[in-house]
Amino acid sequence: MVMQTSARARVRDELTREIKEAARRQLAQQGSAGLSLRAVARELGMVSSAMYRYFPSRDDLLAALILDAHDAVASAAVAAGTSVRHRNLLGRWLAVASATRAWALAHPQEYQLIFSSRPGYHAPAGMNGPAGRIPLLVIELVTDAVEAGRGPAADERPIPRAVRADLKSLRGSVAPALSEQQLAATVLAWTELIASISSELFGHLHNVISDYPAYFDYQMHGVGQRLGLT
Amino acid sequence: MVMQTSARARVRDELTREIKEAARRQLAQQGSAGLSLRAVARELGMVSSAMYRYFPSRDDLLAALILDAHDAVASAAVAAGTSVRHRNLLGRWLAVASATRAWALAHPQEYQLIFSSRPGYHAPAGMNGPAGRIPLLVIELVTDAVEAGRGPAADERPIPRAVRADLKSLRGSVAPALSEQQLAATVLAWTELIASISSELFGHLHNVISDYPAYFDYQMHGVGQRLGLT
DNA sequence: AGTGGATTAGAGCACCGCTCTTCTTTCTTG
DNA sequence: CAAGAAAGAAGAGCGGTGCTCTAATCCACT
Repeated sequence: MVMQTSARARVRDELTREIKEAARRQLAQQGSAGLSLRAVARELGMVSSAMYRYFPSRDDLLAALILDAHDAVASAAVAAGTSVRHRNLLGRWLAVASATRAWALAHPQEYQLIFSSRPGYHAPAGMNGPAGRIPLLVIELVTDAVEAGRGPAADERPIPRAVRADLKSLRGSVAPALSEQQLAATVLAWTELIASISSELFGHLHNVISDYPAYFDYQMHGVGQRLGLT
Repeated sequence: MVMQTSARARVRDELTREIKEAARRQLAQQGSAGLSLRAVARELGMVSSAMYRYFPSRDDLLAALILDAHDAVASAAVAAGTSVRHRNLLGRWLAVASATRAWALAHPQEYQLIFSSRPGYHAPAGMNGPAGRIPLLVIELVTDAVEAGRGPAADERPIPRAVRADLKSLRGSVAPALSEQQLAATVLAWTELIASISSELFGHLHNVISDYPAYFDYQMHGVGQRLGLT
């Protein structure tokens, strides 16, 4: 009971890792519909029924991959953000945005799983947890901007009461230094980041935009400017 | 050869319609992964191999459903837009946006198929064709605004050359009355509409926003304002 | 009336997720 | 240290899938 790292446990963890790795490979090649427990088992030289000792069902495997993907994209974004001089707010934002886009282009199937999975309960949403790391990063960025005397341009448009209540509660838990207006702008920026990547990846702008990197950069500059990061 | 509506052809069309209808029902209930030719055949009292006279593969059936879905959501948006007094630009925009959202909430699986389908070649993208009807509608709206002396606020930010070239080509084919800046704002508005709906449907704002209708209305008002439709 | 093309039936192939039962390995405990 | 318990691996099997092939049937036109 005390020995957490028994030989058994270690080889189990290793095998779990290998299964996920092989599954991720299949996912990348054939899409989520083509991910097959049997094929993964075959690739690993084991029999399909043995898989169920590690993941109780195919959906659980997929859920684990989704969790890992959330973590991977967030880590990429965080790393990019910290690689830029802390005072360079716009640079940090652009780095985070570009890293997120680059990860999405490198892992399109996982991106799709993360950002367009239907009701499937296995959604680790909310600001806490892996899915919230990037939005939290953006909030941090805007907070830095506000503390440096910049921040989102004041929006004279009043926020509806219901929305204001939601933002207030969010502010209390995660962004005490921001006003509701500023928080609204921040949430919108996060949405615009995902939207820009998704519209490229899912072809919404096919035959409209051909130079996607330029378009993305243009849009993200605009978002950063509206956030007052300049 | 001359008789286009032979009895054979009529019953064939009717059956094709019934197949799509049953498939759409299954799609709505079980998601695109759960759509099964055999189940559709069972529901229609035919044998599975007979399906292949109507759709050469499951993917082709899905592609047909996608096409129909594009048409359905666009028709809903157009209908909503024309139900508002023509001069009421903001009202028309809000009607189009709300109708699109309402359709998405009523047909989440089809929405997901349309707006987050991965590379699957069966993407009828581009401004012409069913996928372009809503963006075209928005362009029309902004054109009306410009002709009424309103339109998107001037953006002093210069557009990168590559993006400008893309927009110029788009303008030539579809929006001769708009400047590149105005067209860029229009494309962005279209992206924001889809993003708002997607973020709700896919749970990106779970535990952040609780009153989605209010939030959507707030955001779309903002977009309409930036488009100069007020 | 009969012939030819479109349609349907049915069997079959390879694959899938998942379960159950049997066998083997490893860990724990007396 | 040995024996029992727990965990894992193997294999067969169930019902389901997409898709193909062959044989039977229907229907329209000459």
